Amino acid sequence: MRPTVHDIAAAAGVSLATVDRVLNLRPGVRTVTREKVEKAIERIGYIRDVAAANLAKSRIYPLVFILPAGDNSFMRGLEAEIRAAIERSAFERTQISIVTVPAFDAPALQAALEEAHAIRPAGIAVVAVDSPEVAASVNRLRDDGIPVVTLVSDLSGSNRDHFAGVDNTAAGRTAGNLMGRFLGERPGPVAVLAGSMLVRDHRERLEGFRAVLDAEFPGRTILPVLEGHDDPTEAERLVRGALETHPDIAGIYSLGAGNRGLITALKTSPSKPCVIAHELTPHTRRALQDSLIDAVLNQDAGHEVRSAIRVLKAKADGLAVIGAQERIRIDIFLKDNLPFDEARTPREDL
Amino acid sequence: MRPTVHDIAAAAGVSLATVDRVLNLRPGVRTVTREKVEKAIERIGYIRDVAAANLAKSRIYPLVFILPAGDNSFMRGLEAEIRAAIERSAFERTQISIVTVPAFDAPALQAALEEAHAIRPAGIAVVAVDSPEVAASVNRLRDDGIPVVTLVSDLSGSNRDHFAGVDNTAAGRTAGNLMGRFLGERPGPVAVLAGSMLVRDHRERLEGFRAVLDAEFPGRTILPVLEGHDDPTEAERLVRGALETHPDIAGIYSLGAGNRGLITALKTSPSKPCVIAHELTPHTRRALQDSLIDAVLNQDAGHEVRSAIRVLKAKADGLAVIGAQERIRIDIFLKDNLPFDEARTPREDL
DNA sequence: CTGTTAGCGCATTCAC
DNA sequence: GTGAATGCGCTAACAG
Repeated sequence: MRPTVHDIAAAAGVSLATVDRVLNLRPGVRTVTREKVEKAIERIGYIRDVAAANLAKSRIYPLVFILPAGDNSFMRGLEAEIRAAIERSAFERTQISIVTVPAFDAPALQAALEEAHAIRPAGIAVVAVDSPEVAASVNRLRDDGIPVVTLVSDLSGSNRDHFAGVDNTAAGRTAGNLMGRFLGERPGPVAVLAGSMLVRDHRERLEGFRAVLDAEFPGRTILPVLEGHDDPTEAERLVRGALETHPDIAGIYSLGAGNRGLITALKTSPSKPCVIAHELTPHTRRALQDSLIDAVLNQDAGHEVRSAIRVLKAKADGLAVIGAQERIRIDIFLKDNLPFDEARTPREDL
Repeated sequence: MRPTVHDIAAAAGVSLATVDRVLNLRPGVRTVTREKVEKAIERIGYIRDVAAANLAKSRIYPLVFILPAGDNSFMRGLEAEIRAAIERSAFERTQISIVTVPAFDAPALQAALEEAHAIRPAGIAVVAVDSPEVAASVNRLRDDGIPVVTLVSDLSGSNRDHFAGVDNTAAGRTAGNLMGRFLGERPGPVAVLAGSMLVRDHRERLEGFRAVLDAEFPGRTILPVLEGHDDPTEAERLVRGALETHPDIAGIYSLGAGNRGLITALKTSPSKPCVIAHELTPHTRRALQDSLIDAVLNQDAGHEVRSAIRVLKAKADGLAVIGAQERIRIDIFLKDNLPFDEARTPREDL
């Protein structure tokens, strides 16, 4: 049988209450007593039963998720995953609220963070806009003992506890490597469609992509970046324009959202460039199956949400997490390894 | 506040014990009473607190993992992940034992299953050899109420509760697609190195690979399969022989283990074929970095082990699992998206 | 500063 | 058939 608080109390010759005070770092214990208890804990190899502790505390974890509003398939998918987590909240002792703010809007995000701060939740997960003011708000939260996890896009110069997202530089490099190899000897430049250079994930992807193409596929030129603000209409216009101006475009790397517009433009294009895009949505999935897109790099939104929750709960309790379990992978999808569409097929496991 | 057993008892006008009998499907309750209680449960929307239940029961989950013995990097990595899970067993209320059996040996595996059966654990995870006798043993376990999860390689004709592994046909297709594209116009046949056609995962990978190459890259011939029994020495001999017999080999797909031998053979090869292999081990990682291997398809052993444990616990309790969380991905690694080597770098999160 | 006691939500004896 | 009482391991009043 695992040792319990009673065993510690007996071994140290004190009462349960004193043991509890030591375990939970509460004041009101003489240093000698404290040391006596700590020795006993060490000696008998006590491991706290977190479940029992949570039961006794009737602990629930109020969490706030802040993410961009708007018509962005990936972000709406992320929101759906958060709602799925809300469904499970009874089992996971969480109480999750969702806040949406205008995309790429640092002041709005900051306001949302301050508002969330006032609620004093057990933790906050936020899709960051990379700005100093946002970082300042996050640091204030941390100073106040509220754990913060950045989600999808990270925040420079902040003390956020954890980043639940992919290594976007590596993602860009991977896209570059695939693009270079898929194109082979095919001549022509490569176009890049981005959302905004205001978010760190987009900047990092571009950087990685550039680095690999320059180093390993010299002679392949990259056209000036098209900034489509994750808007399908704008993306379509930009891509259409690029394909007209440069009819010899060999490849397109779409590193942001707005892929619906990209796909529309591709459908009427006389040439068939090699296309690599990010995030598996209903649109990119379809385009992959139709061979309009050659590869999709994805981050698993469900994994990111579950990971953010696990990490926030652990940080709130000062517990460790399983490092490997919280690493978000860069999923590479070709049309041959698409996962089943869970929205359209019944689950087998429930 | 969430309703508890007390609330049910009050609402139904019975005692706690009766509520418990109904909840846990125990006999000794009149049908009328039972229905009265069930109505109350329904009405007040009761959700059982599993943590509290486990506390009251002092429940632990004895689990058995059965995997192949021998000098196979992937399997030893899998074993290391199981040992990591054993480290966490105090927190997860598990008690895990590891059993190793000779590889590709159905009778030995069957004996191990029978032995595990005698222990009557809460669940069994097994790397299956695909044979009817093994399936029979598994079915007997199931009939006896012991949940079984197949790990890495699945078992045909059995009632295993769940398969914790990748879709190997899709993995083979993915390898075929990548191989076809990476080779582009480069002439020459493709060699395939397998372990054994006795395990289902290898058969399925080959099938998928063949299907895509035949359908989408006609004109690319596949040489007769080399069967290396996951043994480095044998693999090296076979690959060396193939490269001598067919100096124009353009690509090699290694769909099993024994990659150490493959890599040794590649190092002294005058030609530089495009190589796609399975499983990220220290050897394949290094070869990827050295550009001896072009892509590695991987299954995350840590994820598989954690998933198997979650599923076995859930099945033992008759609970649901989060489908998406238990889907094991086909990870595609190029040298640009290699994860940090956790064995050699300090963890940031603990 | 330290100890006693009740209770978190549930399961399980043992009476009735 | 049914109910009252006790305890799982821990926390949190409230006394002393």
